[in-house]
Amino acid sequence: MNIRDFLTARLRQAMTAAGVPDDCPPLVAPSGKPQFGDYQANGAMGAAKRLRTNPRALAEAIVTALDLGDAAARVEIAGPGFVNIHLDPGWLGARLTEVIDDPRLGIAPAAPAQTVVVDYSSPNLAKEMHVGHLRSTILGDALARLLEHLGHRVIRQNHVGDWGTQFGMLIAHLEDRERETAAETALADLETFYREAKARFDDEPGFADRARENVVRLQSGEARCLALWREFIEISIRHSEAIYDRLGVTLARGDIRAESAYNDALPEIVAELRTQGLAVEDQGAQVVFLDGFADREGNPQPVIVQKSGGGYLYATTDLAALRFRCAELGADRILYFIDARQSLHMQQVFAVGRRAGFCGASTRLEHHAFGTMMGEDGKPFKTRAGGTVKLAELLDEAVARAARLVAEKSPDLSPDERDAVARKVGIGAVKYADLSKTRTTDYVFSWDAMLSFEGNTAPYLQYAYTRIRGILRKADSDPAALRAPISVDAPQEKALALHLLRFGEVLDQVARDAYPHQLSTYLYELASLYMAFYEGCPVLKADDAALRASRLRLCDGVARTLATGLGLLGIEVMERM
RNA sequence: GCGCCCGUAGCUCAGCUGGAUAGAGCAUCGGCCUUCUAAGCCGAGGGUCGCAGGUUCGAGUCCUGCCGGGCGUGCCA
Repeated sequence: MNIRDFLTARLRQAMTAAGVPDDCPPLVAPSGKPQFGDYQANGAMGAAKRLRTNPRALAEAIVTALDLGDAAARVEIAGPGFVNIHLDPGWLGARLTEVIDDPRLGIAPAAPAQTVVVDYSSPNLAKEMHVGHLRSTILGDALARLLEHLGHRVIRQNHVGDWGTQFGMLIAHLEDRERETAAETALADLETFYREAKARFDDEPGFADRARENVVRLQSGEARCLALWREFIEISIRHSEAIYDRLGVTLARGDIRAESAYNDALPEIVAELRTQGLAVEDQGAQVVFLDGFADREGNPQPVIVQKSGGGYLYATTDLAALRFRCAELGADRILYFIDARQSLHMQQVFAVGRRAGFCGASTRLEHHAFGTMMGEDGKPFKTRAGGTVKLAELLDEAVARAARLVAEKSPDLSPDERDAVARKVGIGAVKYADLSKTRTTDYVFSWDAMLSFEGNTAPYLQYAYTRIRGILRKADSDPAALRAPISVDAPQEKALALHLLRFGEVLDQVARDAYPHQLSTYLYELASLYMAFYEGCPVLKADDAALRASRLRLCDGVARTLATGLGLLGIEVMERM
């Protein structure tokens, strides 16, 4: 149990004893400033208002009834009724010792464990992955790792776009190009290939017709067309797998459940919606009307599940996917990491899915939207030809810049080690730039922001880790084997202890709200506190053996928390840099 | 028109669900490497939290109305 929960429980008891109703929360929070104690409880003031009594007097009554055992050195009342709790250093050290002795750092497996489907990355296979795919991929991967770490059963779903009218065009172009060269060669640069195909589609007589015919052939399962399509898809998937591999994203081949996988289910979905009376024909299309949605003219806003020509839309595919995830995968919770522009679409899919019974009331459906990508000028990032930055190019640049820095700062490392460090630093910086920002804000793409290596960046956290590892290497004693009690007498030690003991609380928060930046903020603060400790508290040169052992264990705890936390964000650490 | 997101230091962003004197990084200026890695540390300057009301002991945070930006709003995904 974390400190906050412990204090909340005890405060709650004391408040009950003081006659405060159960629905008045104790409001326990870490107090930012030492003069206000380590934790503060702000519930007395709200409760006093409810009871129409004097807040300071009520705070007095609560504190009198409060039993914190040996946890608190002293409890003070300040201002209009703040209860400031100064924790006992010995108690704090003992709690920290328990956490550091635990291989899982005090993180108990979730009970009950849930089955959680995480939908993320989901690139369009018609094109190469660009920087716009970064957020979904990285955010989703962090949540998948985190939920798994907390003991949930996580099912990753990469809902790749491999179906639709544009593939008719691509297949026609591939068919022609294959007469000249192997598919691998023709598709070495997917972006160029797409542009060529699009140009022919727009300009070349007859080509657009061939493209449209291909779509029909594909949907009817014609062998030749299907073979070309499979060839294209396979090569495109290998492109994205190469990106995942470089990024250290945990998505595997088996996590792909493409749009085409739901193709056969689409007629059933529409039929089922019609049977239930949810889908009706309107202007030749099959649509579902929902309350609370209005179009431009203020008319009821329908969800179109089948076009007037008979074709299906992505709402239909998403409904099929929703049904599959609930019925077949047994999801208790489904997290979608998709651009905020699709918020309305997701709401509609969720609403139709609920009403149709594709998904039971006990399953939580969560669209974790993120901001749209903007250019450095603050205007929407242009997607015109040549306007996008390929993800592969960004990663190349990140690693190249990191390599130059490593060569300059750490010439003593072996070439192999330098390469490894450059890779971890470069990739880590790119991922951290994304994960350290609030998910919902618009995303400004900037080379400088992405490739910064100082301040609140991944390299700062990685550097803190290597500094600790350097000490632990020289200590020539395994900190885990030391059974020394941890003392938190120095202010830097105490600050570190308080922060380390909040780790589990932060993980729970991120698991609930899907805001990984809360974890990166926590880790940055931890690293900062460690840097201050490092400057002010000698470890190997500590005054006596007990203090040395205590600080070594503290170092070990910080190192493991940093490595675990960064690992959950998908960022690697290293022994030296 | 309606809906969603956003507006905090010159720039990029935090702000723990309403708490005490709004915090970091970058940039600028000034210090700190014969002592565990200077990708670091310490310090300084820099703010009408878009504007105006309201709710209350207390508002960057909640409510209303404006201003400004982004996105979405029936047959692409």
